[in-house]
Amino acid sequence: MNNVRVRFAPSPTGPLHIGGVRTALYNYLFARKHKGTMILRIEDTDQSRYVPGAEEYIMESLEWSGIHIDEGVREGGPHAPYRQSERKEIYHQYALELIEKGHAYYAFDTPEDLENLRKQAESGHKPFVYNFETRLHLKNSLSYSKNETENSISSGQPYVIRFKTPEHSEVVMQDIVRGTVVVKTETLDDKVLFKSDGLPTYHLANIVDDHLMGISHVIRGEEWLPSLPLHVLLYEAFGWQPPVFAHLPLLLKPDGNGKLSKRDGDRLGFPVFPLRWVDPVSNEVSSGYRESGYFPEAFINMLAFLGWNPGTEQELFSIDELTEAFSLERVNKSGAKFDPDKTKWFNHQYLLKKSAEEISHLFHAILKQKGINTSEDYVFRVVNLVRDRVNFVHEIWNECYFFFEAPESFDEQVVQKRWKPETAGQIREIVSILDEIDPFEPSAIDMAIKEWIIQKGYNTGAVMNAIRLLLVGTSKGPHLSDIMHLVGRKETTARLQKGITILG
RNA sequence: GCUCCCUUCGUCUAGUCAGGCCCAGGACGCCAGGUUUUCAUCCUGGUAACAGGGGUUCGAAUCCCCUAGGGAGUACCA
Repeated sequence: MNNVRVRFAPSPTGPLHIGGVRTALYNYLFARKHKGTMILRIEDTDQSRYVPGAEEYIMESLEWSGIHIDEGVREGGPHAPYRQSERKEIYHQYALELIEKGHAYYAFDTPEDLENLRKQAESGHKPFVYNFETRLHLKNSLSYSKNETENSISSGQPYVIRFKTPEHSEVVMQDIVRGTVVVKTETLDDKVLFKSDGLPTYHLANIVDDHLMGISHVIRGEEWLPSLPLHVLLYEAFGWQPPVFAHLPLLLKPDGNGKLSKRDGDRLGFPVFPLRWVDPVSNEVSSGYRESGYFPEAFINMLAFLGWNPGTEQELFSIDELTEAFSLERVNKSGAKFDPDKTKWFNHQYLLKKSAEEISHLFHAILKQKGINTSEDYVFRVVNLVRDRVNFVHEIWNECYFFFEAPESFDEQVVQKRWKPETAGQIREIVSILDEIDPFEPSAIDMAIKEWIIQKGYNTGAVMNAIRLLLVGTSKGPHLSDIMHLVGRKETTARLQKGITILG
Protein backbone atom coordinates (compact mmCIF):
# COMPACT_ATOMS: atom_id res chain seq x y z
CA MET A 1 0.00 0.00 0.00
CA ASN A 2 1.56 3.30 -0.90
CA ASN A 3 0.94 6.78 0.33
CA VAL A 4 -1.16 5.88 3.33
CA ARG A 5 -2.48 9.00 4.99
CA VAL A 6 -4.78 8.70 7.99
CA ARG A 7 -6.20 11.22 10.37
CA PHE A 8 -7.46 11.32 13.88
CA ALA A 9 -10.10 14.03 13.99
CA PRO A 10 -11.45 14.73 17.46
CA SER A 11 -13.56 17.69 18.40
CA PRO A 12 -12.31 19.67 21.38
CA THR A 13 -15.51 19.44 23.38
CA GLY A 14 -13.89 17.95 26.46
CA PRO A 15 -11.24 15.46 27.47
CA LEU A 16 -10.49 12.67 25.05
CA HIS A 17 -11.72 9.40 26.46
CA ILE A 18 -10.08 6.02 26.06
CA GLY A 19 -12.30 5.09 23.13
CA GLY A 20 -10.90 8.10 21.33
CA VAL A 21 -7.37 7.14 22.27
CA ARG A 22 -7.96 3.69 20.83
CA THR A 23 -9.19 5.18 17.56
CA ALA A 24 -6.08 7.33 17.45
CA LEU A 25 -3.95 4.30 18.26
CA TYR A 26 -5.36 2.18 15.45
CA ASN A 27 -4.86 5.04 13.02
CA TYR A 28 -1.31 5.44 14.23
CA LEU A 29 -0.48 1.74 14.05
CA PHE A 30 -1.93 1.52 10.57
CA ALA A 31 0.01 4.55 9.39
CA ARG A 32 3.29 3.30 10.81
CA LYS A 33 2.77 -0.19 9.51
CA HIS A 34 2.41 1.18 5.99
CA LYS A 35 5.05 3.87 6.35
CA GLY A 36 2.32 6.43 6.00
CA THR A 37 1.41 9.72 7.61
CA MET A 38 -0.58 10.32 10.80
CA ILE A 39 -2.53 13.54 10.85
CA LEU A 40 -4.26 15.26 13.75
CA ARG A 41 -7.11 17.47 12.66
CA ILE A 42 -9.15 19.43 15.16
CA GLU A 43 -12.84 19.46 14.26
CA ASP A 44 -14.12 22.55 15.99
CA THR A 45 -16.89 23.62 13.68
CA ASP A 46 -19.34 23.87 16.56
CA GLN A 47 -18.18 26.90 18.42
CA SER A 48 -20.94 26.55 21.00
CA ARG A 49 -19.37 23.35 22.28
CA TYR A 50 -15.83 24.62 22.53
CA VAL A 51 -14.19 23.73 25.83
CA PRO A 52 -11.04 25.55 26.84
CA GLY A 53 -8.09 23.28 27.38
CA ALA A 54 -9.59 20.34 25.52
CA GLU A 55 -7.35 20.72 22.51
CA GLU A 56 -4.20 20.83 24.62
CA TYR A 57 -5.52 17.87 26.57
CA ILE A 58 -5.92 15.84 23.39
CA MET A 59 -2.40 16.54 22.25
CA GLU A 60 -0.88 15.85 25.62
CA SER A 61 -2.80 12.59 25.88
CA LEU A 62 -1.56 11.37 22.54
CA GLU A 63 1.97 12.37 23.41
CA TRP A 64 1.85 10.53 26.72
CA SER A 65 0.41 7.47 25.00
CA GLY A 66 3.28 7.41 22.54
CA ILE A 67 1.12 8.26 19.54
CA HIS A 68 3.18 10.58 17.40
CA ILE A 69 1.61 13.03 15.02
CA ASP A 70 3.26 13.77 11.69
CA GLU A 71 1.02 16.60 10.57
CA GLY A 72 -1.20 18.64 12.79
CA VAL A 73 -1.96 21.83 14.63
CA ARG A 74 1.40 21.88 16.42
CA GLU A 75 3.46 20.09 13.82
CA GLY A 76 2.21 22.00 10.81
CA GLY A 77 2.36 20.36 7.39
CA PRO A 78 1.58 20.81 3.71
CA HIS A 79 -2.16 21.11 4.31
CA ALA A 80 -2.16 23.57 7.18
CA PRO A 81 -4.13 24.84 8.92
CA TYR A 82 -5.31 21.67 10.65
CA ARG A 83 -7.93 23.32 12.78
CA GLN A 84 -11.26 23.51 10.98
CA SER A 85 -12.23 26.83 12.52
CA GLU A 86 -9.21 28.27 10.70
CA ARG A 87 -10.34 26.74 7.42
CA LYS A 88 -13.76 28.44 7.42
CA GLU A 89 -13.39 30.10 4.03
CA ILE A 90 -12.72 26.82 2.31
CA TYR A 91 -16.03 25.14 2.98
CA HIS A 92 -18.53 27.64 1.66
CA GLN A 93 -17.30 27.38 -1.92
CA TYR A 94 -17.68 23.61 -1.81
CA ALA A 95 -21.22 23.93 -0.52
CA LEU A 96 -21.95 26.30 -3.40
CA GLU A 97 -20.39 23.89 -5.84
CA LEU A 98 -22.84 21.27 -4.70
CA ILE A 99 -25.75 23.67 -5.20
CA GLU A 100 -24.56 24.46 -8.70
CA LYS A 101 -24.33 20.80 -9.51
CA GLY A 102 -27.84 20.26 -8.18
CA HIS A 103 -26.75 18.14 -5.24
CA ALA A 104 -27.65 20.65 -2.57
CA TYR A 105 -30.08 23.47 -1.91
CA TYR A 106 -30.72 26.46 0.29
CA ALA A 107 -33.17 25.97 3.11
CA PHE A 108 -34.74 28.84 5.00
CA ASP A 109 -36.72 26.98 7.63
CA THR A 110 -35.94 28.36 11.06
CA PRO A 111 -35.08 26.12 13.99
CA GLU A 112 -38.54 26.99 15.34
CA ASP A 113 -40.19 25.87 12.10
CA LEU A 114 -38.46 22.54 12.34
CA GLU A 115 -39.23 22.20 15.99
CA ASN A 116 -42.93 22.67 15.27
CA LEU A 117 -42.83 20.22 12.43
CA ARG A 118 -41.30 17.64 14.72
CA LYS A 119 -43.90 18.24 17.37
CA GLN A 120 -46.71 17.92 14.90
CA ALA A 121 -45.27 14.72 13.51
CA GLU A 122 -44.94 13.31 17.00
CA SER A 123 -48.65 13.64 17.61
CA GLY A 124 -49.17 11.67 14.42
CA HIS A 125 -47.27 8.43 14.19
CA LYS A 126 -44.50 9.27 11.78
CA PRO A 127 -41.49 11.29 12.77
CA PHE A 128 -40.68 14.37 10.77
CA VAL A 129 -38.03 13.81 8.14
CA TYR A 130 -36.54 16.45 5.90
CA ASN A 131 -36.31 14.42 2.71
CA PHE A 132 -37.58 13.95 -0.85
CA GLU A 133 -41.14 13.57 0.38
CA THR A 134 -41.27 16.72 2.44
CA ARG A 135 -38.76 19.12 0.95
CA LEU A 136 -41.09 20.48 -1.72
CA HIS A 137 -43.50 21.63 1.00
CA LEU A 138 -40.83 23.41 3.02
CA LYS A 139 -39.03 26.69 2.73
CA ASN A 140 -36.14 26.10 0.40
CA SER A 141 -34.72 26.83 -3.02
CA LEU A 142 -36.38 23.72 -4.37
CA SER A 143 -39.89 24.86 -3.50
CA TYR A 144 -39.25 28.58 -4.02
CA SER A 145 -38.99 30.26 -7.35
CA LYS A 146 -35.58 31.46 -8.39
CA ASN A 147 -36.65 34.98 -7.51
CA GLU A 148 -37.92 34.07 -4.10
CA THR A 149 -34.69 32.33 -3.32
CA GLU A 150 -32.56 35.23 -4.45
CA ASN A 151 -34.65 37.70 -2.52
CA SER A 152 -34.50 35.65 0.62
CA ILE A 153 -30.74 35.48 0.43
CA SER A 154 -30.16 39.08 -0.44
CA SER A 155 -32.52 40.26 2.28
CA GLY A 156 -30.23 38.58 4.74
CA GLN A 157 -32.55 35.82 5.77
CA PRO A 158 -30.58 33.11 7.54
CA TYR A 159 -30.24 29.90 5.59
CA VAL A 160 -28.60 26.54 5.71
CA ILE A 161 -27.46 24.40 2.82
CA ARG A 162 -28.86 20.89 2.74
CA PHE A 163 -27.80 17.87 0.77
CA LYS A 164 -30.31 16.81 -1.84
CA THR A 165 -30.37 13.09 -1.25
CA PRO A 166 -30.97 11.25 -4.50
CA GLU A 167 -34.13 9.17 -4.71
CA HIS A 168 -34.73 5.54 -5.54
CA SER A 169 -31.21 4.36 -5.53
CA GLU A 170 -28.91 2.33 -3.37
CA VAL A 171 -25.64 3.28 -1.79
CA VAL A 172 -23.25 0.38 -1.75
CA MET A 173 -20.44 0.86 0.71
CA GLN A 174 -17.30 -1.10 1.45
CA ASP A 175 -15.93 -1.20 4.95
CA ILE A 176 -12.83 -3.14 5.92
CA VAL A 177 -14.32 -4.19 9.23
CA ARG A 178 -17.96 -4.66 8.19
CA GLY A 179 -17.74 -5.77 4.60
CA THR A 180 -20.39 -4.56 2.17
CA VAL A 181 -23.18 -2.40 3.53
CA VAL A 182 -26.13 -1.40 1.36
CA VAL A 183 -28.63 1.35 2.14
CA LYS A 184 -31.60 2.64 0.17
CA THR A 185 -31.42 6.37 -0.31
CA GLU A 186 -35.11 6.85 0.53
CA THR A 187 -34.29 6.06 4.13
CA LEU A 188 -31.86 8.95 4.31
CA ASP A 189 -32.72 12.54 5.14
CA ASP A 190 -31.40 15.77 3.67
CA LYS A 191 -28.66 16.57 6.13
CA VAL A 192 -27.53 20.10 6.77
CA LEU A 193 -24.10 20.60 5.23
CA PHE A 194 -23.63 24.26 5.94
CA LYS A 195 -25.02 26.02 8.98
CA SER A 196 -26.54 29.46 9.21
CA ASP A 197 -23.61 30.58 11.32
CA GLY A 198 -21.34 30.33 8.30
CA LEU A 199 -19.64 27.13 9.35
CA PRO A 200 -19.95 23.70 7.82
CA THR A 201 -21.34 20.74 9.72
CA TYR A 202 -19.12 17.79 10.40
CA HIS A 203 -20.40 16.02 7.31
CA LEU A 204 -19.26 18.60 4.82
CA ALA A 205 -16.09 19.59 6.61
CA ASN A 206 -14.80 16.07 7.03
CA ILE A 207 -15.35 15.16 3.39
CA VAL A 208 -13.77 18.35 2.08
CA ASP A 209 -10.80 18.11 4.42
CA ASP A 210 -10.23 14.42 3.92
CA HIS A 211 -10.19 15.03 0.20
CA LEU A 212 -7.97 18.09 0.37
CA MET A 213 -5.59 16.43 2.79
CA GLY A 214 -5.29 13.33 0.66
CA ILE A 215 -6.63 10.97 3.32
CA SER A 216 -6.40 7.39 2.06
CA HIS A 217 -8.12 5.57 4.93
CA VAL A 218 -10.80 6.80 7.31
CA ILE A 219 -10.56 4.81 10.53
CA ARG A 220 -13.16 5.94 13.05
CA GLY A 221 -15.70 4.73 15.59
CA GLU A 222 -18.80 2.73 14.77
CA GLU A 223 -21.02 5.63 15.80
CA TRP A 224 -20.22 7.08 12.37
CA LEU A 225 -21.50 4.10 10.43
CA PRO A 226 -25.03 5.50 10.06
CA SER A 227 -23.68 8.59 8.33
CA LEU A 228 -21.42 6.67 5.99
CA PRO A 229 -24.06 6.64 3.19
CA LEU A 230 -24.22 10.42 3.27
CA HIS A 231 -20.46 10.65 3.15
CA VAL A 232 -20.19 8.26 0.23
CA LEU A 233 -22.92 10.18 -1.57
CA LEU A 234 -21.01 13.40 -0.99
CA TYR A 235 -17.87 11.97 -2.55
CA GLU A 236 -19.95 10.94 -5.54
CA ALA A 237 -21.57 14.36 -5.77
CA PHE A 238 -18.18 16.04 -5.82
CA GLY A 239 -16.84 13.47 -8.22
CA TRP A 240 -14.05 12.58 -5.82
CA GLN A 241 -12.43 9.25 -5.11
CA PRO A 242 -13.56 8.22 -1.61
CA PRO A 243 -11.03 6.91 0.92
CA VAL A 244 -11.17 3.37 2.26
CA PHE A 245 -13.38 3.14 5.34
CA ALA A 246 -12.99 1.15 8.53
CA HIS A 247 -15.50 1.55 11.36
CA LEU A 248 -14.21 0.38 14.72
CA PRO A 249 -16.36 -1.42 17.30
CA LEU A 250 -17.48 0.58 20.31
CA LEU A 251 -15.98 0.42 23.76
CA LEU A 252 -18.73 -0.67 26.15
CA LYS A 253 -19.14 -0.11 29.86
CA PRO A 254 -17.92 -2.98 32.10
CA ASP A 255 -21.35 -3.63 33.57
CA GLY A 256 -24.55 -3.78 31.62
CA ASN A 257 -24.59 -2.50 28.08
CA GLY A 258 -24.00 0.68 26.23
CA LYS A 259 -21.17 2.93 25.28
CA LEU A 260 -18.51 3.56 27.88
CA SER A 261 -19.06 7.02 29.25
CA LYS A 262 -17.39 9.47 31.55
CA ARG A 263 -19.77 8.63 34.38
CA ASP A 264 -18.93 4.92 34.34
CA GLY A 265 -15.41 5.60 35.49
CA ASP A 266 -16.43 7.54 38.57
CA ARG A 267 -19.19 5.05 39.28
CA LEU A 268 -17.03 1.94 38.98
CA GLY A 269 -13.76 3.37 40.18
CA PHE A 270 -11.42 3.34 37.20
CA PRO A 271 -10.20 6.06 34.87
CA VAL A 272 -11.88 6.55 31.51
CA PHE A 273 -9.44 9.28 30.54
CA PRO A 274 -5.75 9.00 29.76
CA LEU A 275 -4.93 12.07 31.81
CA ARG A 276 -6.53 13.74 34.80
CA TRP A 277 -9.04 16.35 33.74
CA VAL A 278 -10.51 19.21 35.68
CA ASP A 279 -13.65 20.56 34.12
CA PRO A 280 -13.12 24.29 33.59
CA VAL A 281 -16.72 25.13 34.44
CA SER A 282 -17.75 22.75 37.20
CA ASN A 283 -14.24 22.07 38.53
CA GLU A 284 -15.22 18.45 38.59
CA VAL A 285 -12.18 16.19 38.56
CA SER A 286 -11.91 13.04 36.46
CA SER A 287 -9.04 10.68 37.14
CA GLY A 288 -6.51 9.71 34.50
CA TYR A 289 -4.45 6.65 33.72
CA ARG A 290 -1.22 8.58 33.97
CA GLU A 291 -1.97 9.93 37.43
CA SER A 292 -3.27 6.56 38.60
CA GLY A 293 0.16 5.09 38.01
CA TYR A 294 -0.30 3.26 34.74
CA PHE A 295 2.61 2.98 32.36
CA PRO A 296 1.75 4.31 28.91
CA GLU A 297 3.01 1.07 27.39
CA ALA A 298 0.58 -0.96 29.50
CA PHE A 299 -2.26 1.43 28.75
CA ILE A 300 -1.65 1.21 25.02
CA ASN A 301 -1.18 -2.56 25.07
CA MET A 302 -4.49 -2.96 26.89
CA LEU A 303 -6.28 -0.59 24.52
CA ALA A 304 -4.89 -2.30 21.43
CA PHE A 305 -6.47 -5.56 22.56
CA LEU A 306 -9.92 -4.06 22.94
CA GLY A 307 -11.32 -4.84 19.53
CA TRP A 308 -8.25 -6.33 17.93
CA ASN A 309 -5.97 -9.29 18.51
CA PRO A 310 -3.04 -10.75 16.64
CA GLY A 311 -4.48 -14.27 16.38
CA THR A 312 -1.59 -15.68 18.37
CA GLU A 313 -1.36 -16.27 22.10
CA GLN A 314 1.05 -13.43 22.69
CA GLU A 315 -0.52 -10.67 24.77
CA LEU A 316 2.36 -8.41 25.66
CA PHE A 317 3.29 -6.14 22.80
CA SER A 318 5.52 -3.12 22.64
CA ILE A 319 4.28 -0.37 20.38
CA ASP A 320 6.77 -1.52 17.74
CA GLU A 321 5.49 -5.06 17.98
CA LEU A 322 1.92 -3.78 17.75
CA THR A 323 2.83 -1.87 14.63
CA GLU A 324 4.29 -5.00 13.12
CA ALA A 325 1.33 -7.22 14.03
CA PHE A 326 -1.55 -4.81 13.45
CA SER A 327 -4.03 -5.09 10.62
CA LEU A 328 -7.50 -3.68 10.12
CA GLU A 329 -8.66 -7.06 8.84
CA ARG A 330 -8.20 -8.48 12.32
CA VAL A 331 -10.34 -5.83 13.98
CA ASN A 332 -13.51 -7.26 15.52
CA LYS A 333 -17.02 -6.29 14.60
CA SER A 334 -18.65 -6.40 18.00
CA GLY A 335 -18.29 -3.95 20.85
CA ALA A 336 -15.78 -4.65 23.60
CA LYS A 337 -16.60 -4.31 27.26
CA PHE A 338 -13.87 -2.59 29.10
CA ASP A 339 -12.24 -4.66 31.87
CA PRO A 340 -10.45 -2.70 34.62
CA ASP A 341 -8.96 -5.88 36.17
CA LYS A 342 -7.21 -6.88 33.00
CA THR A 343 -5.84 -3.38 32.71
CA LYS A 344 -4.21 -3.74 36.13
CA TRP A 345 -2.77 -7.05 35.08
CA PHE A 346 -1.19 -5.42 32.05
CA ASN A 347 0.42 -2.84 34.29
CA HIS A 348 1.74 -5.56 36.57
CA GLN A 349 3.33 -7.26 33.58
CA TYR A 350 5.06 -4.08 32.51
CA LEU A 351 6.18 -3.36 36.03
CA LEU A 352 7.87 -6.78 36.02
CA LYS A 353 9.25 -6.26 32.55
CA LYS A 354 10.92 -2.97 33.25
CA SER A 355 14.44 -2.87 34.60
CA ALA A 356 14.90 -2.87 38.36
CA GLU A 357 16.82 0.37 37.98
CA GLU A 358 13.89 2.11 36.36
CA ILE A 359 11.33 0.97 38.92
CA SER A 360 13.69 1.74 41.72
CA HIS A 361 14.29 5.21 40.35
CA LEU A 362 10.55 5.88 40.12
CA PHE A 363 10.02 4.69 43.65
CA HIS A 364 12.91 6.74 44.96
CA ALA A 365 11.06 9.83 43.77
CA ILE A 366 8.02 8.79 45.78
CA LEU A 367 10.18 8.33 48.87
CA LYS A 368 11.59 11.80 48.45
CA GLN A 369 8.07 13.18 48.38
CA LYS A 370 7.45 11.43 51.66
CA GLY A 371 10.52 13.16 53.04
CA ILE A 372 12.56 9.97 53.26
CA ASN A 373 16.15 10.44 52.29
CA THR A 374 18.00 7.29 51.46
CA SER A 375 20.50 6.03 48.96
CA GLU A 376 19.65 4.95 45.46
CA ASP A 377 21.37 1.65 46.16
CA TYR A 378 19.33 0.88 49.26
CA VAL A 379 16.09 1.62 47.43
CA PHE A 380 17.19 -0.59 44.59
CA ARG A 381 17.72 -3.52 46.92
CA VAL A 382 14.41 -3.02 48.69
CA VAL A 383 12.46 -2.61 45.47
CA ASN A 384 13.94 -5.80 44.11
CA LEU A 385 12.55 -7.68 47.07
CA VAL A 386 8.97 -6.46 46.74
CA ARG A 387 8.23 -5.25 43.26
CA ASP A 388 6.63 -8.45 42.02
CA ARG A 389 3.94 -8.01 44.68
CA VAL A 390 2.37 -4.89 43.23
CA ASN A 391 0.57 -3.58 40.17
CA PHE A 392 1.74 0.01 40.52
CA VAL A 393 4.89 1.76 41.60
CA HIS A 394 2.98 3.74 44.20
CA GLU A 395 1.85 0.48 45.81
CA ILE A 396 5.43 -0.46 46.58
CA TRP A 397 5.45 1.68 49.73
CA ASN A 398 2.78 -0.38 51.37
CA GLU A 399 4.90 -3.48 50.82
CA CYS A 400 8.16 -2.10 52.12
CA TYR A 401 7.65 0.84 54.52
CA PHE A 402 9.30 -1.18 57.28
CA PHE A 403 12.61 -0.94 55.44
CA PHE A 404 12.52 2.78 56.02
CA GLU A 405 10.86 3.21 59.40
CA ALA A 406 10.10 1.10 62.43
CA PRO A 407 6.49 -0.04 62.72
CA GLU A 408 4.36 2.50 64.56
CA SER A 409 2.00 -0.09 65.93
CA PHE A 410 1.45 -3.81 65.96
CA ASP A 411 -1.40 -5.56 64.22
CA GLU A 412 -3.77 -6.55 67.01
CA GLN A 413 -4.84 -9.81 65.44
CA VAL A 414 -1.28 -10.93 64.88
CA VAL A 415 -0.39 -9.98 68.47
CA GLN A 416 -3.25 -12.15 69.71
CA LYS A 417 -2.06 -15.06 67.65
CA ARG A 418 1.71 -14.77 67.98
CA TRP A 419 2.55 -13.05 71.26
CA LYS A 420 2.56 -15.63 74.04
CA PRO A 421 3.84 -15.46 77.61
CA GLU A 422 7.11 -17.12 76.58
CA THR A 423 7.70 -14.93 73.53
CA ALA A 424 9.51 -12.05 75.23
CA GLY A 425 12.13 -14.43 76.58
CA GLN A 426 12.66 -15.96 73.15
CA ILE A 427 13.11 -12.53 71.61
CA ARG A 428 15.77 -11.71 74.22
CA GLU A 429 17.60 -14.88 73.22
CA ILE A 430 17.48 -14.07 69.54
CA VAL A 431 18.75 -10.55 70.16
CA SER A 432 21.89 -11.87 71.70
CA ILE A 433 22.32 -14.38 68.91
CA LEU A 434 21.95 -11.65 66.29
CA ASP A 435 24.60 -9.68 68.12
CA GLU A 436 27.10 -12.45 67.46
CA ILE A 437 26.42 -13.16 63.80
CA ASP A 438 29.32 -12.24 61.54
CA PRO A 439 28.99 -11.35 58.77
CA PHE A 440 25.45 -10.07 59.28
CA GLU A 441 24.13 -11.49 56.02
CA PRO A 442 21.00 -13.42 55.03
CA SER A 443 22.53 -16.87 54.79
CA ALA A 444 24.42 -16.51 58.06
CA ILE A 445 21.34 -15.12 59.80
CA ASP A 446 19.16 -17.94 58.49
CA MET A 447 21.63 -20.53 59.63
CA ALA A 448 22.01 -19.10 63.11
CA ILE A 449 18.29 -18.78 63.67
CA LYS A 450 17.59 -22.27 62.40
CA GLU A 451 20.27 -23.74 64.65
CA TRP A 452 18.88 -21.87 67.67
CA ILE A 453 15.30 -23.04 66.99
CA ILE A 454 16.36 -26.66 66.62
CA GLN A 455 18.57 -26.53 69.67
CA LYS A 456 15.84 -25.07 71.84
CA GLY A 457 13.11 -27.13 70.27
CA TYR A 458 10.96 -24.11 69.49
CA ASN A 459 8.12 -23.96 67.00
CA THR A 460 9.51 -22.29 63.90
CA GLY A 461 6.29 -20.63 62.83
CA ALA A 462 5.62 -19.21 66.27
CA VAL A 463 9.08 -17.76 66.77
CA MET A 464 9.54 -16.40 63.27
CA ASN A 465 6.17 -14.72 63.19
CA ALA A 466 6.78 -13.09 66.54
CA ILE A 467 10.04 -11.67 65.23
CA ARG A 468 8.30 -10.55 62.07
CA LEU A 469 5.63 -8.84 64.12
CA LEU A 470 8.21 -6.69 65.89
CA LEU A 471 10.15 -5.92 62.73
CA VAL A 472 7.27 -5.30 60.33
CA GLY A 473 4.30 -4.61 62.57
CA THR A 474 2.21 -7.35 61.04
CA SER A 475 2.39 -10.67 59.34
CA LYS A 476 3.60 -9.82 55.87
CA GLY A 477 6.68 -9.03 53.86
CA PRO A 478 9.74 -10.64 52.33
CA HIS A 479 12.02 -13.22 53.86
CA LEU A 480 12.95 -12.24 57.43
CA SER A 481 16.70 -12.51 57.06
CA ASP A 482 16.53 -10.21 54.02
CA ILE A 483 14.72 -7.63 56.10
CA MET A 484 17.20 -7.96 58.95
CA HIS A 485 20.16 -7.73 56.64
CA LEU A 486 18.90 -4.64 54.85
CA VAL A 487 17.74 -2.64 57.84
CA GLY A 488 20.93 -3.72 59.63
CA ARG A 489 21.83 -5.35 62.90
CA LYS A 490 21.46 -2.23 64.97
CA GLU A 491 17.98 -1.37 63.78
CA THR A 492 16.89 -5.01 63.95
CA THR A 493 17.83 -5.47 67.57
CA ALA A 494 16.48 -2.03 68.45
CA ARG A 495 13.07 -2.95 67.07
CA LEU A 496 13.10 -6.28 68.86
CA GLN A 497 13.96 -4.68 72.18
CA LYS A 498 11.43 -1.94 71.76
CA GLY A 499 8.86 -4.60 70.98
CA ILE A 500 9.54 -6.41 74.21
CA THR A 501 9.04 -3.27 76.25
CA ILE A 502 5.76 -2.52 74.51
CA LEU A 503 4.23 -6.00 74.42
CA GLY A 504 5.86 -7.26 77.57
C1' G B 1 -40.86 4.21 15.48
C1' C B 2 -37.32 4.06 11.42
C1' U B 3 -32.20 2.93 9.44
C1' C B 4 -27.77 0.43 10.12
C1' C B 5 -24.49 -2.72 12.96
C1' C B 6 -23.55 -6.77 16.29
C1' U B 7 -24.26 -11.91 19.01
C1' U B 8 -18.34 -18.09 21.25
C1' C B 9 -16.78 -18.94 28.92
C1' G B 10 -18.63 -13.37 33.94
C1' U B 11 -14.92 -10.27 30.69
C1' C B 12 -11.20 -9.77 26.36
C1' U B 13 -10.92 -13.18 22.61
C1' A B 14 -8.94 -17.80 18.99
C1' G B 15 -11.58 -20.66 15.64
C1' U B 16 -16.14 -18.36 10.95
C1' C B 17 -14.05 -15.82 4.71
C1' A B 18 -11.49 -21.56 2.25
C1' G B 19 -17.50 -26.92 6.91
C1' G B 20 -14.29 -32.26 9.50
C1' C B 21 -7.75 -31.01 13.03
C1' C B 22 -13.16 -27.98 18.13
C1' C B 23 -17.83 -32.89 22.91
C1' A B 24 -14.36 -25.40 21.25
C1' G B 25 -8.03 -23.06 22.61
C1' G B 26 -5.62 -18.85 25.35
C1' A B 27 -5.80 -14.66 28.80
C1' C B 28 -8.17 -11.77 32.95
C1' G B 29 -11.24 -12.86 37.11
C1' C B 30 -12.86 -16.52 40.49
C1' C B 31 -12.10 -21.33 43.23
C1' A B 32 -8.80 -25.30 44.97
C1' G B 33 -4.00 -27.37 45.76
C1' G B 34 1.39 -26.74 45.94
C1' U B 35 5.90 -23.74 47.21
C1' U B 36 6.85 -20.45 51.62
C1' U B 37 8.68 -18.99 58.88
C1' U B 38 4.15 -14.62 57.29
C1' C B 39 1.72 -11.92 53.41
C1' A B 40 2.22 -11.52 48.41
C1' U B 41 4.41 -13.36 44.08
C1' C B 42 4.94 -17.84 41.55
C1' C B 43 3.51 -22.94 39.88
C1' U B 44 -0.32 -26.67 39.01
C1' G B 45 -5.30 -27.81 38.48
C1' G B 46 -10.46 -26.47 38.20
C1' U B 47 -14.78 -23.36 36.91
C1' A B 48 -17.22 -21.61 32.60
C1' A B 49 -19.39 -20.31 26.17
C1' C B 50 -20.88 -21.55 20.15
C1' A B 51 -28.34 -16.59 21.77
C1' G B 52 -32.78 -19.85 20.11
C1' G B 53 -35.21 -22.52 16.16
C1' G B 54 -35.31 -24.53 11.36
C1' G B 55 -32.65 -26.04 7.04
C1' U B 56 -28.28 -27.68 3.66
C1' U B 57 -24.58 -31.66 4.42
C1' C B 58 -21.97 -38.07 5.61
C1' G B 59 -20.48 -33.97 8.92
C1' A B 60 -21.91 -26.99 11.05
C1' A B 61 -19.40 -22.60 16.10
C1' U B 62 -18.34 -22.26 10.81
C1' C B 63 -23.07 -22.04 4.98
C1' C B 64 -28.64 -20.43 4.32
C1' C B 65 -33.40 -18.75 6.50
C1' C B 66 -36.33 -17.13 10.58
C1' U B 67 -36.83 -15.46 15.61
C1' A B 68 -34.91 -13.21 19.91
C1' G B 69 -31.59 -10.02 22.36
C1' G B 70 -28.12 -6.00 22.46
C1' G B 71 -25.96 -1.54 20.45
C1' A B 72 -25.43 2.85 17.47
C1' G B 73 -27.62 6.64 14.67
C1' U B 74 -31.90 9.39 13.86
C1' A B 75 -29.66 17.96 15.66
C1' C B 76 -28.25 24.30 11.91
C1' C B 77 -23.29 18.12 17.69
C1' A B 78 -19.13 15.78 16.47
